[in-house]
Amino acid sequence: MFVDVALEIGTFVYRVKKMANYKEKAIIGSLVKVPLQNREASGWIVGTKTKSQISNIKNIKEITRFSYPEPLISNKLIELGKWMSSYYQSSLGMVLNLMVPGLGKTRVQEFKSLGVQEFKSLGVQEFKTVKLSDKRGLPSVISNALEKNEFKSILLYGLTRKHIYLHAIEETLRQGKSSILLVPEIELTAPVFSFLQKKFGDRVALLHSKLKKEERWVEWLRIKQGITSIVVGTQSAVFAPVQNLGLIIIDEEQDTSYKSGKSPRYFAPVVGTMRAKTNKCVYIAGSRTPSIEAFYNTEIGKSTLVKLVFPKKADKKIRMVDMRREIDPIFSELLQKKLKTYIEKQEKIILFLNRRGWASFVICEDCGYLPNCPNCNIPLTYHREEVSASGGLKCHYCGYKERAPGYCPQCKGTNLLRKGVGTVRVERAFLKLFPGVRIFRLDLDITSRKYVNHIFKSFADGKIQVLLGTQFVAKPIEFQEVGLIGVISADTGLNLPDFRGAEHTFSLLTRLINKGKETVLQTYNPEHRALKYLLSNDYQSFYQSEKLLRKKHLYPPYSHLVRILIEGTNKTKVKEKTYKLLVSLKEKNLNFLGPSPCPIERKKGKFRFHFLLKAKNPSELSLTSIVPKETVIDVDPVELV
DNA sequence: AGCACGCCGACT
DNA sequence: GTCGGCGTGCTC
Repeated sequence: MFVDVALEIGTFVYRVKKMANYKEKAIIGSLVKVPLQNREASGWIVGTKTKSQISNIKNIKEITRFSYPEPLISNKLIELGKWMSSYYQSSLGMVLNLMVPGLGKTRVQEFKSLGVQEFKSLGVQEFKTVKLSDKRGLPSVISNALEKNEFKSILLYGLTRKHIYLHAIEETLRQGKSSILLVPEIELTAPVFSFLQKKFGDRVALLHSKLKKEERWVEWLRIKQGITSIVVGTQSAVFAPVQNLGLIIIDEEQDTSYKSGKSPRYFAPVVGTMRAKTNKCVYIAGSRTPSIEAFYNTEIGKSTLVKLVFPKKADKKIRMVDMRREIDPIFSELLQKKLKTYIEKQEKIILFLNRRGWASFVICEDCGYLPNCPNCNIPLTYHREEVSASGGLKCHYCGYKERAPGYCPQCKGTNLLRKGVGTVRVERAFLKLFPGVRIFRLDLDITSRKYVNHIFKSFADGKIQVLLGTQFVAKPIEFQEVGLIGVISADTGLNLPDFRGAEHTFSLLTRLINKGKETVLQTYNPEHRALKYLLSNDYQSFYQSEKLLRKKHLYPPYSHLVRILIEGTNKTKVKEKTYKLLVSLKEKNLNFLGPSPCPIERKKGKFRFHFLLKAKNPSELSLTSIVPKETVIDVDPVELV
């Protein structure tokens, strides 16, 4: 008998002996060891072959052994894997390795096989009988969808989504099917898990990468054997091997942590949608600030919008401060006043600085003018050493360059600012104004995850009154009783060379504002649509304005971007490679931007160049054949640095 | 991922 | 002449 075996480097044919334990066809999805040249490799049986389908029968080697006594991956997941392999331009073997935990790329260890009996001996309880409530909690679109065996994509847009998820999971369970619920952060899995456990007991499983190897494997097997039918997890739980899948929910659908940082660089909401399609089941994405792509899909009928009623929060005050009229570049008069009040009231304060260290940009302190690339509509990045003595401005998408202006082209002023403010400077300035107040600085570079949780706890307990930080403070984690939110600068996110800068800023600040009673928002760009609509709490208008720009410049959702990254220690070699690639991309007649040095031109001692392709359908690109080895191909990139 | 093959520059 | 660095291609 002959089978296709998907390895990391490609899919090959092997011979398999008739085995007592394996019936024909029942071996698909099995993990096997095979000889490959002079070594041993691990792979997945993904199909069977007849003699007539094989041309070089005498060269075919035999499978060494089966690593696990039964198939680990279902046909449906293999089907999904095949789609991912072509969409993300990655080998099927690599894709399938994602689906089973504990498959490092170096060595695949032997797996402990556990049956239902063993689980019982581990103390796993029999199911409790779950008392189900009626369907009244569910919008009819969702309850109708759950009753049919059809694919349906729903965008749940609004703030209070938790009880809808609960009811949808309940309804799915009532029909004897399984659910998967994804949250963006590992920290969020625990509260969601215990919330569901209260209702569904041992039917709930938890799946994320911080579980101990053994725990994760046991949990995975419990799911696979149908012992649990509700899975809560992060990113990779989208592949949870549930039986009879009925519902996939992805909360905070726009969150970038759903994008995998290593190959295959999949985005869980895209994969989740595809999985729901192959399983003919319901997909629900939830968000207060959906990604532009997700909302667009509701407009073109690819998915159905379910809008939740927004609770009226009359006590949420947001004040925007125009920093062009302020004397102090860090603390405006209003923010100083508010800080004083809240410090005296002994209430908690969050100071937020949307800074990410890498990009230098130029902004006019007088009028807020910010140079933009004429081709790509992203802010230009400042480079001291390039173009002219006063430095140059560069676009990191297409490579466009211009001389850095000596004065502002808009207002003729000379106060061109070349960098944002850092957290250290803010901390110092704060302590000068309010000596002795317990402030803690939390930025990306100094923090491990455990440490962050510790700090959050001190903040919750009141040991720290002021939390100053970057992205961290805006995480979708709930803080209790925060009084004042001070946004030192709302601009930096808008000034990044990233076409999604406005979208991310809108989403992040929306979340941040919701954490406190009152917000002071400082900016040099008070007219920017992301801030204007933030103030009016109007996602949909923001969406409409963003959509127009995306259309004009053919960005997603009007195209798919594919990023090709070339890096190496030798600058000239990297340039040579880049040039070669440029030639072959031109030959192929592809629509691309670049080459351009990446916004982070050197990382870990490596020189980096990139291209951006705009494509209708990434699956049709087959880039692996024209791109040299070691090159990173990132389909639907999120980070473009 | 490894390994062979083949091309080119540097050196006994 | 030969040695070796490394770009390219292949693995059933």
